[in-house]
Amino acid sequence: MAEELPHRHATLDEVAALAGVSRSVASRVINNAPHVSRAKRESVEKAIRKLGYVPDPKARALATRQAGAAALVISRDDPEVLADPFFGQLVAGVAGALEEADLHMMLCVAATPRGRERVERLVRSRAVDGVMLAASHEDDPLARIAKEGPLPVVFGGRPVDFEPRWYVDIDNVGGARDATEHLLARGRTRVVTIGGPLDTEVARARQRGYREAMTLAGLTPRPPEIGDFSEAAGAAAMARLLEAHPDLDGVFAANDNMAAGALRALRGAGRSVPEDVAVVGFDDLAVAQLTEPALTTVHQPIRDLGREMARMLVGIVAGRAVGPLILPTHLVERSST
Amino acid sequence: MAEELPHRHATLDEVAALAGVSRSVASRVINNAPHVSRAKRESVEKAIRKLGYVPDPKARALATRQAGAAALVISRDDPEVLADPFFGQLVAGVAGALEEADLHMMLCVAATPRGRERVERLVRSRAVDGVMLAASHEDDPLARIAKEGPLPVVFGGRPVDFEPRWYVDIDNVGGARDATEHLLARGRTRVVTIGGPLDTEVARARQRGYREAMTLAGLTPRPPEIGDFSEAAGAAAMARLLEAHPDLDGVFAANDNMAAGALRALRGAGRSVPEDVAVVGFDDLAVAQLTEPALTTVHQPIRDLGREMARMLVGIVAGRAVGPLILPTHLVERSST
DNA sequence: AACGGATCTGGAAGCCCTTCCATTGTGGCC
DNA sequence: GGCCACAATGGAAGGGCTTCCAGATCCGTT
Repeated sequence: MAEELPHRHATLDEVAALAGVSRSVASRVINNAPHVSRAKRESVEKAIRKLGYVPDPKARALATRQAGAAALVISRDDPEVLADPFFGQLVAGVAGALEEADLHMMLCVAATPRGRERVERLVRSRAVDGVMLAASHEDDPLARIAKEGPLPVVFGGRPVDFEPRWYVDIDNVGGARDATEHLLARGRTRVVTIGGPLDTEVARARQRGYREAMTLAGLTPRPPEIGDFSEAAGAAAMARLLEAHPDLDGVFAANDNMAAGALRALRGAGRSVPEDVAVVGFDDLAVAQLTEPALTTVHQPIRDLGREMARMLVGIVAGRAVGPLILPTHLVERSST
Repeated sequence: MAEELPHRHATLDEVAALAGVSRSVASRVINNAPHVSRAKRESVEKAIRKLGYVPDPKARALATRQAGAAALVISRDDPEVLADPFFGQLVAGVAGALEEADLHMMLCVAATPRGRERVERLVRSRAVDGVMLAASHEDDPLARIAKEGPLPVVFGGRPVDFEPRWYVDIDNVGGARDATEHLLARGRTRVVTIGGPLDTEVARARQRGYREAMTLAGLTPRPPEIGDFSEAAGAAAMARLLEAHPDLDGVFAANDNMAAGALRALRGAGRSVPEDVAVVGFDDLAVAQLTEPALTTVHQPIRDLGREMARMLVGIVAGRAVGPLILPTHLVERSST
């Protein structure tokens, strides 16, 4: 049977008193430190159990100068950002890895100026041992905390305007190359692309991958139509592409949402997928399985991304030398190609 | 131009020294407390700016016995739970409301025994001022912290086995009634339902709503086919229903995923939606807009749920008297009815 | 039996704040 | 001009923990 949850919080002093030792010894027992005789160790452990003692992390943090927590900062202007399943998976990965290291997770949504200000205060107040920064966009004021602050900051995905010391990224170039090559391998030769906003590194990298694959195959990459990663933008971009290149037979969309929009636009234009036009997306979110036909797409290990970000941060805090990490993607073939 | 982020963290003592006042006065300035002359107040404020001082929340928490943070605990065996967009929105709502109150959010995923143990430690260690408990299932060991612990706990959704002192819930009964009545208003009379696992209060409540509506209309509620809220389970349940009630003309599914499965099963069985069979779901997640045809469903204000949970917790911590809250739903008509 | 060494032990200082309280200073009022 | 009330001030005592250090204990050696 579990202990009662005592209403009053026991302190280390009480434990020490009950065990008949000094506070120092009790502290050592708790921290598994040496220089404690077997007898006293057991006596302290007994007292701990009896009192249901749990050390106060605030006091401990104060004394050790270690917060015992890490912040995951979602930096994006849109407060809805968390509804994106991407972040759910990211958070799940981070949570798992932080649990391994027994760190707590402070989740910060820096969507408003007020939110950003709070994050900055959090960081500067040393309430956390490190920061994971996700969805950081161009000119993100929070990127400052990585450049100037003393705290380790791990980026999820590379920012567009500088190369941080620590980051974990998805191999966007490689994934986009694979996607494009897959279309080419299917015999498509007039392959176009729908790109994301070029102020994001993700969009740029996927663009680059498309161009590389085309060039390598001796084909001329066509200029992308740009969308904002939404389904509607994908449909609109597809419509423009159909206009510009009526003979197209393959489309690489920079994400699944836009690919879904493209499928809709193609259907509207009377082109059948994959017979007339093959389509590949990127992300492998749930939507990819719900489109008609189901979407061939590049799977990115989002959970792993979160996990590795957290592990990297833990490594840095522990003083281990770690460097950037790029995670591989793989193509998931469904019915759209 | 913003201040430099100083590498060494200034302390209140340093601020006081620079301002030429005692620590007490400096502290009062920071906390906007009275009994500080205008001159000293300004002098302290200047020193704060100059040093880039940010109070250490750990020390403050220790002195005030207020953690300045609240925990959002997602209690579910499945570590994938966060990938569910439901939780993304919930978290977003919580984050927004906690920001208003200037509390930090500790996000805890209690998926493993280890995770649960950590949550319990967190709570007992007084590292947070209160807890929001979401997705708590039957016999959730964490529910103990609400019953025995001294900390305020706000439930998101009612647990099945007891009535907590504080909770915020969605009006599941009302929503399900509306959904069913909508089907009846559309002239359907042989309306069946796909229910969720009966060890969840959500599933029970939606079941109840269906029965109420049927009974009120003078019809006999039919026993539900049960699924585990997944798309596949929805399809399977739909198949069983078609077998048992070949003449059915309306389906209320207890969530959108199962409704999507039902649509698939109906299509497979050659029934057209909404002509032969009308279908209503529950949740209004993204999937509802992606199905073919788009799903009529009961919208639940998940973000509001999170927001109200956080506000309730803030209220309790502030000593305000607050009670349970039930949030209204509304029907979103699309093409499946 | 005396000694060097390693192993325990507890006192005390410190981490950075808040807050109580006694003290000083100020203005108003009779 | 003296007295009272009240605002302003800083000293000091916490809050709960870690950790340094000096002193006490114990062991095996010679």
